[in-house]
Amino acid sequence: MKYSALKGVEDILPPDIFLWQRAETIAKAVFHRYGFSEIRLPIIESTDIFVRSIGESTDIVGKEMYTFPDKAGRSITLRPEGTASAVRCYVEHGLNNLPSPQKFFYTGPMFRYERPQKGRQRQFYQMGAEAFGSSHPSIDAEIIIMLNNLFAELGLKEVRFELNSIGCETCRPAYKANLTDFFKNRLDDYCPDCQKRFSTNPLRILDCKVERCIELRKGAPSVTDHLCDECRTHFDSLLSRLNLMNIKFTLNPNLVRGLDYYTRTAFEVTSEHLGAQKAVAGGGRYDRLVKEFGGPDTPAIGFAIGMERLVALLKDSEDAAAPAPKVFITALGEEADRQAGLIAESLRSKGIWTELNYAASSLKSQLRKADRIDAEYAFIIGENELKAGVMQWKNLKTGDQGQCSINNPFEVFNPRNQD
RNA sequence: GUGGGUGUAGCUCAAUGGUAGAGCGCUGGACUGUGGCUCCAGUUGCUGCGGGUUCGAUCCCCGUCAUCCACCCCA
Repeated sequence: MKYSALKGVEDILPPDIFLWQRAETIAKAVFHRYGFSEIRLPIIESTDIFVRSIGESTDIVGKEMYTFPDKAGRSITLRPEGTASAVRCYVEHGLNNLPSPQKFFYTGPMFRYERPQKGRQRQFYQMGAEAFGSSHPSIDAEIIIMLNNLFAELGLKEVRFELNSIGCETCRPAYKANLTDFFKNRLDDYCPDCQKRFSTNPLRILDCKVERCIELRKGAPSVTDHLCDECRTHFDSLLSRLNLMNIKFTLNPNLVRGLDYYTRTAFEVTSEHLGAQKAVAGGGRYDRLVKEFGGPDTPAIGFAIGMERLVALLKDSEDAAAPAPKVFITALGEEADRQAGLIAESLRSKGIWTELNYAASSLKSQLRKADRIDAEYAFIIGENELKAGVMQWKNLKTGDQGQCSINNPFEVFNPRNQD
C-alpha cells in the first residue's frame, strides 16, 4: 500500500460517522437550551497562549505540541486543547462587556504528539463548553447538570461523575506544602515516576496507579480538609445543588486535573468500558486564566468531551445503523433510464432519498443492488410500462407490489395503496 | 520517551522448513422482467519491508517499519 494515514490520525467513515453526527446533533441541542452559543475557533494559535495557560510542567507543552515556525518565523502551534483559544477569544473581543455570564461551546480537532493507544489519537476531537463571568456555584452545578443530561439523552447510563475541589490560590499553596512534607519522608520508597512528580506536580502522586505508591500515600493530607472558607462554602453549595437535582456523583479527593490553570471545582466523567483512558469528559473552574491573558479578573468554568471516547461508548450501546434510501429506480432500456432520471429528480425535490442504477444491467441485478443498499421501495420501469405510462412499484420490506402512473410516483407512499 | 502483543486476499482469520487456503464480501449465472433463501462460477496476495541461516523461509534468527495494548501524560 502506497499511502496510509499518519500515525494516530484516522478517517471516519460510514457507518461510524452516523454515530458522530448523532452525538454532535444532540450535544448542540442540549447546549443550546442551556444558552451556550457556538464559537468557531482557529486550529492554529500562537504558541505562547498554550505555554501560558496549560503550564510548562505537563508533557503537553513540554513535548507533545505540534509546533512549527510559519514563513515569517512566528511560532505556531496546532491547538492541543480548546480552552486557551476560548479565553484568548473572550479577551480579544472584549466579551466581558456583554452581560455575564457569557456561555459558549466549540467543537473540532485537537492535536497532541503522543503514542496512540485505546481512546487516544494524535488528532482527536473535542466538544467543549465554557462559561465566563460567574463565580457562583449555581453555574458549576448547571454545567454538571447539563453534561449529565447530555449523557442521559445519548442513552449512556454507565458513566460515573467524579467530583473534587482543588482549592484556590489562597488555600492550595498551604495544602501543597503540607502534601510535600508528607511525601518527603519516604520519597525514596515511591516509584521513579512519583519521585519525578514530587518536583513537577506533587498532586499527581495522588493518582499514581502503582500498588506500592497507593499503599504509601494512605493517610496523605486530603485537599478537602485544606479548603479555605470561601472554597469550602462554594464546594458545599455545589454539592447541595447537585443533590437537590438528584445528580449521582462520586467525591474523589484524589481527582487532579492535568492542566495547571484549574481552580476549585474539578470533575471528570469516566466509564469502565474505555480501557485505560477512561475519562470521556473532564473540566473544572479556571478563575485566574482570563486575567492571566490580560483580561479583567473574570471567573470561568468549562469542560471538554473526548468525542472518540464518547462515540466508542455509543458504539458499545447500539449499532451504528446507516440510513437507507427510500426508493431505488430500476430501468430497462435507454428510454426507461432517461425517465428514471426524471422521476428521481421529482422525488428528490420533495426530499425523498432516491437512488438510480447508473448502469445498463438486468432487472435481477438491479433489484439485488436495491436490496443490498437496503432501499425501502423499488420502482420498475421497462418497455411495457413506458408504453402504458405506468410503473411497477415494490415494497422490498413487505414484498407488496403494485402499479401506478408514471406521472405521480408519490401515490405509492399513499397509505391507501398499502394494505 | 519506555515495555509487551501482532503483521498472510477488501474484511475476519487458517496453514506447513518444500514459494498459500477458508468464511464473509464483491461480480455474474442457475431464474432470458422481480431482490432476500439455496447452489454454481469468477475475483483480489511481491505472506509489511530489508538482511541472515538453509539446497529451499510465509514459518527460524536479526534489523526496520506499521499497528494494537499498557506506562508516562491526558479528553
